[in-house]
Amino acid sequence: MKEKFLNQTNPNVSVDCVIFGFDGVELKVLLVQRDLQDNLEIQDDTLVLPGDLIRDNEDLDEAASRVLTGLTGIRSVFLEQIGAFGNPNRLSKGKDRTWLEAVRLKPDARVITVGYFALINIKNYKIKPAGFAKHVVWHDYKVVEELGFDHNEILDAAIRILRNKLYREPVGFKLLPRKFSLHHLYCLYNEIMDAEIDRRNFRRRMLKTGFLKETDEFQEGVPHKPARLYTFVKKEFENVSRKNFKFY
Amino acid sequence: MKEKFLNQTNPNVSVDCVIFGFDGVELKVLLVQRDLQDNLEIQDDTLVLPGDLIRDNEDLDEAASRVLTGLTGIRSVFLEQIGAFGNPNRLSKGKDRTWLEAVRLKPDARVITVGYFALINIKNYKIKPAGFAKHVVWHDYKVVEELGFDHNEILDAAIRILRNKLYREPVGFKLLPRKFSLHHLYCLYNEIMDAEIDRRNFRRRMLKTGFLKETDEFQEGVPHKPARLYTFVKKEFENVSRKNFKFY
DNA sequence: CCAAAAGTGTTGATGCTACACCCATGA
DNA sequence: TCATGGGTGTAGCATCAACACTTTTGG
Repeated sequence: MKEKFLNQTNPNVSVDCVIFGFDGVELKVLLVQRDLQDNLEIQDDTLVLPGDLIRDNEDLDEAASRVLTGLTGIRSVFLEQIGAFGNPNRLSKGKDRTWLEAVRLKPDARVITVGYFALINIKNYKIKPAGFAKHVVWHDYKVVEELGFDHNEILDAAIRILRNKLYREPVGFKLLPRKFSLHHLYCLYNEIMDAEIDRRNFRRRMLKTGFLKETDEFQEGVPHKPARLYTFVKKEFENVSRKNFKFY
Repeated sequence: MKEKFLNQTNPNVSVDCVIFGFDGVELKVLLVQRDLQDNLEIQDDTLVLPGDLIRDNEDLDEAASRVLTGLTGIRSVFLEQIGAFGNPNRLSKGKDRTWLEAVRLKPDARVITVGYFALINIKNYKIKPAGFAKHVVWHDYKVVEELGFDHNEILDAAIRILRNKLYREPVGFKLLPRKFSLHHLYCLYNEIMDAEIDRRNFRRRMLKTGFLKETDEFQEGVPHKPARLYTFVKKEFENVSRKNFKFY
């Protein structure tokens, strides 16, 4: 069952998505276990980032969107390019070659991949395993081991960019439900950065940004004083670099 | 005279380099005027970024290096990826198509390009116009008009990244001679950022970083007190993001 | 009443801005 | 001696880190 749309597919360029989620405690990455389709006699439980070759009529961003939507059903989401990865040997590990030969029309073609990273609210979306990847897992970021191809490298680049972004731009909200407590946000920062931030200073600084609007709602069913819930509101954000803004 | 090495060249992936220089007053970009080689009857004075299709055995970084070296003779230099540009219509402007048909083996192939940006010391190197580009110009960044393909977009991305880098990392030095005065560095920052920085505070902050080592040399032949020259020394630079370092 | 987390204030240290002034050199 | 830029110092303000304490809920 090789690729349909063969004439519409560019054999030399692919996209791969690092999709981050946060379950309240741990940072998660969406990984797929690639399968060998027809060749059921071969075992391959290698985990990889979701990705695909691009089609001739689509932009890179669109290709990444397509992969993401196919996997999760999500349409509009925070999705940003990481960069291109083009090591000539990036497909030459043994297991990777086996897989390529089983699945690709031109298994020997050199492929440059463009990495993307996405931030999604893990609770809102149910993963729907689609097409080429039967098994989809939210995997704890901290215990990711060896992935297929050069995907560890892509993941490393993604986390670096995520930390930087979290530090300077209001993006953490994308990983949370629409309404969230400051404690929730605080946990997220503490988990993703590996810093121990002062709880009280964090709260003050966040509120000062003007990006948070308080709602009239509170936590429910907690065995302590329920926290107020906030929403994120976009505010003018001119000259990040000029103002040297920071978020923790 | 179409491409040699046809079987070694990947028709779908190219690199393009934004090469910055600083002449003491203005920020410059290295542009090439593409020519039509055999088709001398057609006029085309469009300026483009230097670039080329990648070869099958080379990494993206290597391809960018090759372009840079071919043009300037420089080997080791600050060269960093900007990202991939893959709009399906990026090659479809009229003049661009004419050029592609004259020069490329597969003029209709879709090409994704990977942008790079380089910082070089403009004075140390003489441009040697090589092969495919007869005319090479140091062009004032501020007055760049419409370039070929999507190269304005790539240039925009590059300047954005340059400003950010300059703000947070010690890279300005790469644009200057090995020994330079603080005034020289100050002019560079003032020009590239569009800020009016306080001269005295700038000096203090720069010196405090520990990246500058004073030499025993001074400016010569200036009609005022000659300034001391400094060199850049690498120092440990751990946790930029943690320390919220800034350079002006 | 207790545990557990929400939420508010304060203080001292640091760093930065916005200045004014003197110095050395060539013409 | 003048013009030009080099080089140093400082006072006040803003910001941030490191703290302790009170409040509100469920059990």
